[in-house]
Amino acid sequence: MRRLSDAGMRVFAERGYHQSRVDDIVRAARTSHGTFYLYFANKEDLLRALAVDCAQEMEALAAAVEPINATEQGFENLRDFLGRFVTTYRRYGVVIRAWMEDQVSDREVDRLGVRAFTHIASALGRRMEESGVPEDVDPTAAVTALMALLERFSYAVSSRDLGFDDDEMLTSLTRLIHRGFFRAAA
Amino acid sequence: MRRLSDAGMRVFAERGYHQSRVDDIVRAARTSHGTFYLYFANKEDLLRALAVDCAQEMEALAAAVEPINATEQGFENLRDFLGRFVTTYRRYGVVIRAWMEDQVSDREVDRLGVRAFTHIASALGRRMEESGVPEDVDPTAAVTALMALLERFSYAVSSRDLGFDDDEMLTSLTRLIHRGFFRAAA
Amino acid sequence: MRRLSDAGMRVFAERGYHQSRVDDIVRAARTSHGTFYLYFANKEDLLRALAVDCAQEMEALAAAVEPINATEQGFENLRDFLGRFVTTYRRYGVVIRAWMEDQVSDREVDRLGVRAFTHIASALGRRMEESGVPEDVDPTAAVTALMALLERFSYAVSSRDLGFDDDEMLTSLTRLIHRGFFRAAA
Amino acid sequence: MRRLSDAGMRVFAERGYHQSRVDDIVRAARTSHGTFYLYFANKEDLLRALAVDCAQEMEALAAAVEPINATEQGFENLRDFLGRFVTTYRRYGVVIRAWMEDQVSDREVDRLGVRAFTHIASALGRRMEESGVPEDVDPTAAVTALMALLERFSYAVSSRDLGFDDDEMLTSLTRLIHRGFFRAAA
DNA sequence: CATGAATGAGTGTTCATTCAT
DNA sequence: AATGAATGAACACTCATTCAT
Repeated sequence: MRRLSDAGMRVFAERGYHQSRVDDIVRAARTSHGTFYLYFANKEDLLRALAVDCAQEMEALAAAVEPINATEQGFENLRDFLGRFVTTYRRYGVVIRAWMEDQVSDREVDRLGVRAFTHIASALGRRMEESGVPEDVDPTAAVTALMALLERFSYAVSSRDLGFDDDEMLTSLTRLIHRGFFRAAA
Repeated sequence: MRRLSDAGMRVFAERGYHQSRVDDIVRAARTSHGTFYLYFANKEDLLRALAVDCAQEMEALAAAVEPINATEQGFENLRDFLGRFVTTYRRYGVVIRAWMEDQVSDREVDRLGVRAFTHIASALGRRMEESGVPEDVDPTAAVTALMALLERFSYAVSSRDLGFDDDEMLTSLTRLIHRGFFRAAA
Repeated sequence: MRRLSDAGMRVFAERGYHQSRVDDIVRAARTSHGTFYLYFANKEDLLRALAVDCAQEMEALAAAVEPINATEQGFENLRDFLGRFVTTYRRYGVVIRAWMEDQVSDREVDRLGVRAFTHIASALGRRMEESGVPEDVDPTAAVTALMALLERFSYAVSSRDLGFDDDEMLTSLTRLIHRGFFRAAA
Repeated sequence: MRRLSDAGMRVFAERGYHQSRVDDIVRAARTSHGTFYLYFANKEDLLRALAVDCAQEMEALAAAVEPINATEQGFENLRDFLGRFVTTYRRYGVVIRAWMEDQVSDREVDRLGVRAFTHIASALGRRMEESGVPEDVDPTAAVTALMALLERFSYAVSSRDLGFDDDEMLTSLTRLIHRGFFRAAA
């Protein structure tokens, strides 16, 4: 079962959810079709299972957001969060994209995605408020923008081989976000 | 042919590229399957045609980016650009997403997308340089982040019914970007 | 479409509904799978279509039942009816059996079968009343028995190669039924 | 093994032979797939085993048919036989139907069915001869009709919830058959 | 004796594409 | 140019059967 969901993640990541054939997954897991349907009701069910895992990690992430203020510590906290977000995204990218664009008819997958992102959005929103958001920016717009930036930037660095690993990029991203969204009041 | 590509855009937008059936498009255009294949080699070819249009508009957009500096005019120029970008995205969203995530095997579609986005990215990058980017931020990271923000925010406001029309959100977005990416040197 | 439903009837008759593969039908009709699904939503839908035809013929049969009394004419009327019933059964046997035993989840097929048989049963019931049923026999039991005899006898003569064609058997059956169910009061 | 064949009978009765999954049977018997194939070569083999039991009971029934003449005792004998037949049918209906319509490729099942029914048919045939069949009815037709009536009527009362238990129906059926098939000479 | 995870051939169904009219 | 009936390769999913434990 683990072999199958791992294979699923790999194959989904490679070809995208809809382009992935059950046969591909089964072959990647070195099992049979029968085994696949022993553990998952259907292809969508596998995505749902992955979505559950992903949502869990995302919500753990949301719960662990430390205060992000103008201090050095605040910067480090943001950096930590961003690093962990990108790492998680690297693993679960396909799932996240599957729920962002609603490629899947299953409402459950959607629900999980919305919930996970809402958790993160509100955690970040709270930190923004604490740090004092500028009054001339609509808070909804700010959170939307931040989430958009987060999600898409993660995609960009995880799909192309931008050398994200050397932390240079993470630091730059942290600076941009820290300045643009959190130190505004400073 | 125009009827077909219009229908294609509508249907793609509604269901996504891969979920769209040639039959849906043909029915939306009130034509026959035969006619479809008279004008397009296959389904992907229609997407390619739409991608050409989209790339054209995007490159026009890139060419028209006015200086974005700390002045009131710079702010207005950015605001103009963002508004036009979101509007274009609203129309061509599916196409753009089809090339961002490479949902399509056709290399041509990819090429068009990369080129269009590169044009915009470099136009913005040049404006950022002019406005004086902070030295502690990697330029590539900054451009990547800005493009990510742009693309995904546009998606967010065009898919959900965030009342983007009242310009409130556009103004907020402009402020965030102006502050975060362009006024850094100020 | 006619070719397909004819082929369907042949194949169903040969192997039974559930044992018939769409592929068998398609091959028998010398067409392709695609064509099958062009005219029928699925395998069950073909059965439903056949059931509609069958029900129609059965109800026509029911409507045409002439008085069955102790006279020579009554005997002839019964004989006519029985002959026509057996003939119809010969053509539609599979369909009828599919609805008698509810081999099919489709409620519509059931409904058609129940309705058709009810029509015949009540037509015959009415004729039995006219001819004066014996008071010591429950009318429901009589009709049930008659329908049972009709249905199963038809099956017996249509499946095995009992030489039913020489009318000998039809005459015998008519005599038995005339005597047992209709001349009781005489 | 007993648990399995009992479960088989129950499941077959509920869903019909072809619609029954080995898994259903195994679950109903609270055993495992492995155990099933320990006792039966395959699904059909279970049906064959049940058919053996059924054929045995049917032949016992055939052997015990008492004279059916115009006397009160003859009537009672017929009534007894019919009651027992219906009871047996109630238990083994699925098996019987499986062999009547040849739903099963196994020739053995067929053979058992034909033999059992032939036994009953000839026992009844002999009784009919004794009671003096009318000369204008073909004996084969008469026996065929009687068997048809028997089989299908039993099915009707065992599947639908016709209140057969109150013996009313059994009495009516007995009267019809006694009159129609056995008292003809009277 | 018993288990149940694993198998894979087989089946229903979809849909992009073709081509005779 | 336009049509739409026909095609068949491709795919998701099922289930009888096996076999290592």
